[in-house]
Amino acid sequence: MSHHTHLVESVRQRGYRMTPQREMILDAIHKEGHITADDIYQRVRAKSTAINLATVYRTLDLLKALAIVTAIDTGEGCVHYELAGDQPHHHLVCEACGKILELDCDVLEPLEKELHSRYGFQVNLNHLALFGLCPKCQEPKKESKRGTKC
Amino acid sequence: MSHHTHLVESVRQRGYRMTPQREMILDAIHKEGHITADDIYQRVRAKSTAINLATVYRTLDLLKALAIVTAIDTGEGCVHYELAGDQPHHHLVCEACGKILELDCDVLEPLEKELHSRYGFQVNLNHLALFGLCPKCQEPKKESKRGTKC
DNA sequence: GTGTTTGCAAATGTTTTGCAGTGTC
DNA sequence: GACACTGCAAAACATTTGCAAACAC
Repeated sequence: MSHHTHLVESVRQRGYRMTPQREMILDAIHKEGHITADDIYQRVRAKSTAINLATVYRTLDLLKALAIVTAIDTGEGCVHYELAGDQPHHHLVCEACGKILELDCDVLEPLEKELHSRYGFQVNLNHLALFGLCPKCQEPKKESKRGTKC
Repeated sequence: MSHHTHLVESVRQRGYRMTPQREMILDAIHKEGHITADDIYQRVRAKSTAINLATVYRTLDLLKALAIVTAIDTGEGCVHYELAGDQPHHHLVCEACGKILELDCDVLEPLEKELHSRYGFQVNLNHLALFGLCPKCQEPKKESKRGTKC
């Protein structure tokens, strides 16, 4: 039994059809945490050939519109997706090793308030990505090369 | 007389050649503040046909490597560039109207320290982009449609 | 004159779209 | 059985690259 039954139901209850593709896509996102469109495609494809990259993108658009998943632009040239149901949190992306750490939203609360009181700006910090160096990569070392972007 | 003479000299002094293209590109960035590659291309093209988009990208790569310009990923699908000579600062990108506000780096200092003490993460906040709603757009209104991406 | 830089055109990688066929409800 | 959804192939974008011609030094 899958652990994302409520997500499947949520899609159906809002009048959209539940297809094997959509279910596999939801499953992949659920299992992976944060994942790119192409990673979803690869993962689903390993189980079934009945999947197409265009379908992945279209499904992600739908799930975004339904607020079931959230898009995270990590600045790598491809977008990561994750379930929006999780409490809002943020990402620390290591520029050297690509590792993604998560941090809790309370860390950013003071900033949120400051931006509003000082600039009147209502910042949307949900699922933010910040860049830098993780503890392991903080010794100076050679440039990280990027082969395939994602 | 151009106001970016020192930038031109900076390129030359480091052993790179100063071409009309490079000068026009520097001029465009200097005048515009933050600008995309294609905007640079359009702007320069208005004055002279002796410019090519590939040249713009190659020049931007060079200027980045020389730390003369900085890339800002605003999450729109295209990268913005600006002079790095300005003191490091950040951007508040309005998700509704696309307007970009600037904010000073001291606003983010407490966060920087917190991320390091709590997670050991050395965050790189230079020229960060944050998203949300500017004061004017904070009344609930219709979705902002995107025609061409940039 | 030499080697850097340019233009052109074609390739790249991610994402989007048109359309005919398929399958969920 | 209707209409939402899929696959396919092609388009759309931003960006990169190979190569021969051009020009800064």
